[in-house]
Amino acid sequence: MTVSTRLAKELCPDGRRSSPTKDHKGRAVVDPGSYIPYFFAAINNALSRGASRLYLQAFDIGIAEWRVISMLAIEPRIPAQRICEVISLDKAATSRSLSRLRELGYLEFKASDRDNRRKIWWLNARGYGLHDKILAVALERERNLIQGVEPDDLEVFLKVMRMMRQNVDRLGGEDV
Amino acid sequence: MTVSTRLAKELCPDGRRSSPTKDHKGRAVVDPGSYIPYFFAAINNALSRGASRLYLQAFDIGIAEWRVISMLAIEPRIPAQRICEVISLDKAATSRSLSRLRELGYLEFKASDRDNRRKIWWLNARGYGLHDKILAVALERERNLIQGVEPDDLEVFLKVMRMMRQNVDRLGGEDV
DNA sequence: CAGCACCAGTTGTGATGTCAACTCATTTCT
DNA sequence: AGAAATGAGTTGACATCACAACTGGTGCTG
Repeated sequence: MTVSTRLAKELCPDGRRSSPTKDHKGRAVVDPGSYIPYFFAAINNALSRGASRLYLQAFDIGIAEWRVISMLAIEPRIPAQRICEVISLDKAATSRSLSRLRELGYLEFKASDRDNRRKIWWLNARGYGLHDKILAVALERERNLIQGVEPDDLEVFLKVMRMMRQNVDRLGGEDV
Repeated sequence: MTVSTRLAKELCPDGRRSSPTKDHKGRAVVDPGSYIPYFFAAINNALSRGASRLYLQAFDIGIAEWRVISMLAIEPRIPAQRICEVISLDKAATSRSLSRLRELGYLEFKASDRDNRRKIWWLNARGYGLHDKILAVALERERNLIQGVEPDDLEVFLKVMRMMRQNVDRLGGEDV
């Protein structure tokens, strides 16, 4: 049993789930076994820590670069803005990743016809080669992550994740 | 409709869910509307971005400090190690957070009886005051996050999150 | 009891993610 | 057309997060 689930049972022996719970003196405290932001932090940090180490070591690129590559494989010939939009990557990070990937010889670009500020980017053959190698590793890592999860539960999980993403997108940075 | 769900429908018009999908030429690519690590990154980054800004501005402490405070409210009189264990905070971050919170006058500590390397920490009255103020904001933020999610779906979601956390803990940094 | 492995916590360094200020191009308004 | 507002992308600065080397204390073992 993990530390967090053990703690959750100590604090919520009746099995009731709610992230605010009570300590032994009746003060409201968070329950780390149910408080959603802590779960996100724990899982996401573990995922990106492992991915970062692996991709840097094996392919000499970081996570942001991988995400840009994966996006350019999905939609070739797009401007930086489109990348930011879809994979929630900051435009500063996108800009630096594109520069670095171009230096490393994985990308081609041309200036947009209609707008000289824009560039249109795509993967060259080397870029697709790298994409395919990393994709195999990334999918294996995803399979490890969902190991032991029922397919039906995973569907529900994804539905909730989509709703949460809508919520954070909607609320923007202001209030969430 | 969000960008990601729109894209997911473009790529998976039959509604089938799987994070590897195919582009128009048959190449395997990730589906950003189903690829779980991207969801984690998008949601977690939005959450911690907002929390960081809010807590720094309103209370002059960072996210790590808040997590340490919340843990000390759950279990008073614990050493740093216990904090790391439960809330998945690096021991370096824990050390710095404890120092900072002590400087700001929210904590008390004493050396452990049995082991001079350890200190035992707890919140003083000021610390509990801060805890209660932040907790109210944090729970409100969590309510915003889960807005629109069915309670049953949320149970399933948490079950899957616990399983995923076990998976990343089990696989450690090596392979995940 | 001396040496050695181990452990708790501290500090330095680098990767990631974000914001804000800036440049330069485009569009809008009058 | 000229001025102002908007937009795309670049760059610098800072907060966060993690690893690893290090310090100093503990405890095991010969």
